[in-house]
Amino acid sequence: MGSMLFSRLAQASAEVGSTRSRLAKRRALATVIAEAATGDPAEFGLVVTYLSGSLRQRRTGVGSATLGDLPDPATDQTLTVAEVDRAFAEAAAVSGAGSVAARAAIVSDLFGRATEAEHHLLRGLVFEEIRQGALESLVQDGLAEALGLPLPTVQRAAMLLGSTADTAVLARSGGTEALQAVGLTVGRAIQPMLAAPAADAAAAVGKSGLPVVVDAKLDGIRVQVHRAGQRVRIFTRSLDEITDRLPEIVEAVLDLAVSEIILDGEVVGLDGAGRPLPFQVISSRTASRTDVDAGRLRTPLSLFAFDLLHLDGRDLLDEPLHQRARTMEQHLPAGLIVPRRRAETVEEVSEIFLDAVAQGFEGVVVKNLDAGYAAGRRDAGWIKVKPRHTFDLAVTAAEWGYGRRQGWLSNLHLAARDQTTGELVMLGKTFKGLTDVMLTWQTEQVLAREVRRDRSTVYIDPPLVAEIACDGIQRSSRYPGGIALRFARVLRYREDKSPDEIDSLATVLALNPQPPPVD
DNA sequence: TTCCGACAGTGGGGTCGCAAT
DNA sequence: ATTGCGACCCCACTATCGGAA
Repeated sequence: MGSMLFSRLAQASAEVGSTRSRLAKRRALATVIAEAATGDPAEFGLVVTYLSGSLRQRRTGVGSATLGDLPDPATDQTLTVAEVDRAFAEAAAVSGAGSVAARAAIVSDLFGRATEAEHHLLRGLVFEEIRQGALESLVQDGLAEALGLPLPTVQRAAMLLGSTADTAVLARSGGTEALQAVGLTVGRAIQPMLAAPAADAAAAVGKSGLPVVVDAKLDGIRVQVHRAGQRVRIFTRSLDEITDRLPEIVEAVLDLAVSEIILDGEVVGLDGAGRPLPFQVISSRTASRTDVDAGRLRTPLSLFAFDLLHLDGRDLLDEPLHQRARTMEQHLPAGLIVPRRRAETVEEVSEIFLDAVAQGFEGVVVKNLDAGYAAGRRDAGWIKVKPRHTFDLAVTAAEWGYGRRQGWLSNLHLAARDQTTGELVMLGKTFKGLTDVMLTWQTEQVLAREVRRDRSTVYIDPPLVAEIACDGIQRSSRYPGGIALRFARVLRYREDKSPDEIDSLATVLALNPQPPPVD
């Protein structure tokens, strides 16, 4: 059982990236996974992790600065997969004074032993940007093919284990039977179900079908809460554990008259009047690992559950939502459940949406009552609908894109006009909403208006005018106006409008929403 | 000694192109 | 025609280290 050379992975990754055919990608992935399956068992999980575009370590302390000054690539292929993992494990382990230099030495040694192709993959793994056109989902396809397993079995096991690599290791040792035996375990996070977007209530219902429940969409942090006896664990959307940062949620769940439970929900903070706090405040709390007690006093957070996955020995994953919802209502106080209404028609959904927005909620999530919990997939079972705000803004500069946008000016600088001074005030950037045709057009237009440039950016005068959509505004220390657009995207260019006709800073500021009361 | 900038790593996210179905 | 996936990058925030004040 030999070690797998890291160069084999680099070659496989390049092969996967060289074709657009998903079937060919799957084939290439399956081939290398099958090879790895005959090798060192300890390396097998690593191979799958790396093919999925990630390192095993969640934090390594290695980033762009650490990769700034690297030795020339090696010519010999000697590096093994296990050695790469060892290097990043060492880098992750160092801390305290001198750690920057120590990490740099480890990284320098690693890259000094890697060939040019391996450099490419190593960088990709560090930045989680391997750009081979395949990530975890395609790797699951490849894994199923390599080991002759049914794909749905692989997908479900990966969802329940919260890990494709763990699934691979289990599949290798125990085959289909072992994967089928994987169940929900209280205390082990599963991939959360995600919502697909829709433009409005009608579009949402078109995807979800009827009848539905319509949940208020709370603008906080998604959590999965597990309780086994007196032990509670809280996980984020990416399955990071944040239990220690949310003692008040732990207590609330311990107060429930149950012994085992898994809840899915959103954590938000409420002000004195019961209105949700701004996302930035909630985010600050959940990101803080120090001074949790002080933070808790200043900004107490609350759980609003919207799904029940397990209760006292009973898995509810595959039961329809109406069943999960009813069971949840029976065991949770109303104050712990997300604001939710049932709807039978599109008109009702539309009404609830407008209502939610009027109350200041972020929007709604429309959920098919018969759907199971489709974890780890962006399933049509849940559809989110949010209001869209639009402004006509100035495009004052554009940054060169990379990857498939190489050669195009892609990321746009956006500005509104200060109504008192007449100056343009930058409010953020966006690269979203651009078709290839628009990218081509804007690259020509920006270059034709160029007044200066630096390494990444071309600045223009006069500015272009574009209609921009966003979800709202947020406080910003980065931009001179003190605000930044949230989730900005381009709808279209306004060749019919001159830069004098763009929206004012005051107009954008008027968006500032009143948070809704929650009960 | 304290302060502050740079870096790394979290959280939140929308829309496009394309292959496969 | 529809669907799923990956790519494209944004914003704010906290924690940490190392050098400046």
